[in-house]
Amino acid sequence: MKNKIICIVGPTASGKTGLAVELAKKINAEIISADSMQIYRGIDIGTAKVTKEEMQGIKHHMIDICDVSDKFSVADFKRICYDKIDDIISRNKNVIICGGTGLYISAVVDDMNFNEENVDYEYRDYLEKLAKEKSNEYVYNLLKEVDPKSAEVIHKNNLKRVIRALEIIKNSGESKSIHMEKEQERLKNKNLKYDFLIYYIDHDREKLYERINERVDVMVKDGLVDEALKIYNMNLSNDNTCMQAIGYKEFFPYFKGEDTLQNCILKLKQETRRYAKRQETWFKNKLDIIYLDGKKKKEELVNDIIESMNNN
RNA sequence: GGGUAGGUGCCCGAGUGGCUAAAGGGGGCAGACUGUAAAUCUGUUGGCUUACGCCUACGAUGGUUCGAAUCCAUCCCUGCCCA
Repeated sequence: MKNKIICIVGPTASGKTGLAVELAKKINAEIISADSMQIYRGIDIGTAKVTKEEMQGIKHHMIDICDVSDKFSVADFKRICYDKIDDIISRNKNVIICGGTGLYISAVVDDMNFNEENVDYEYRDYLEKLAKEKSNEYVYNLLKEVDPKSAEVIHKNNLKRVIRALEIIKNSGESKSIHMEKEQERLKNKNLKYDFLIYYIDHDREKLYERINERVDVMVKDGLVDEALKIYNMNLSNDNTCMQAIGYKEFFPYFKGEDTLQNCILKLKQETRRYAKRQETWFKNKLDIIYLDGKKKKEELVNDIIESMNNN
């Protein structure tokens, strides 16, 4: 019988962290974070990273494993994550994967196939410059020539994806569309090492937005602005991952004297709400999830999960 | 009190007689997603209807006109300037 691995997912501020810890205590588990930003050291408040106290002695993995200037990607995540899972299981403990980064969850749960030859940051830079000099459409047309099938599915304005598709075909000789077809095929008869049970914490939209707004206020009280200022003063270039994190760049206009703190906080709340919506779309449409009623207390949800684990 | 610029859809804002349910932007809503994913991108956005279409809408009222957000009159409101 395969080991069951619990995944706790949901939009930001839905209560994943607390629930995971509560469950871990009950089922003797360790937690693997599936969060693209909590990977980085130095961005804590804004990423709502678990604190020592919140961990309550439960071992957490995949947190603070990179410097803010390090490059990290889904492929890295998936690889390390599987190592961690194997390790934890070998020690006869349960695994809980907890996080809000949809792609990371999918990578693990679908055992996505990444292959090293596929990346070429130089070529990426080159194409980016090309797009700037000529136009997005120009680069898109390059893709149309070498991989028309992918071009059909990728919007011409989505430069990142257009470039990625070009990168794949240049470095592996195989088009992205073919790669994806193979993946689809593989997914159909996938035989995974583990059984993943994905629990989604569901809240009414209105309620969730309320929680988000409140949490941002708490973050600010806890010193978010100082943390953001630290990042601001590092003068990192925009292609550093933490520059994308919600909760930092939103304060830059304030630091530059271009906007009030009040407005920046409003903006931060808004960006967080939008992000939550995107997460919701991913989880509901891409994953086979089991709904958890966000209105219930943690303790009740823990029981719900344990009960459903035994039925699955 | 006098002068002047204006009042447009959830918000900002373009529009000076028919091609206007009204450019553009913001916001909202929905969606896509296999190597920076808290990123990136797309669609949609007055109401009713399956649709043809109908209704409501450019401060208010009345008028000119085959036809008005656009022209005229009066009124109300806002900004600025002079007293």
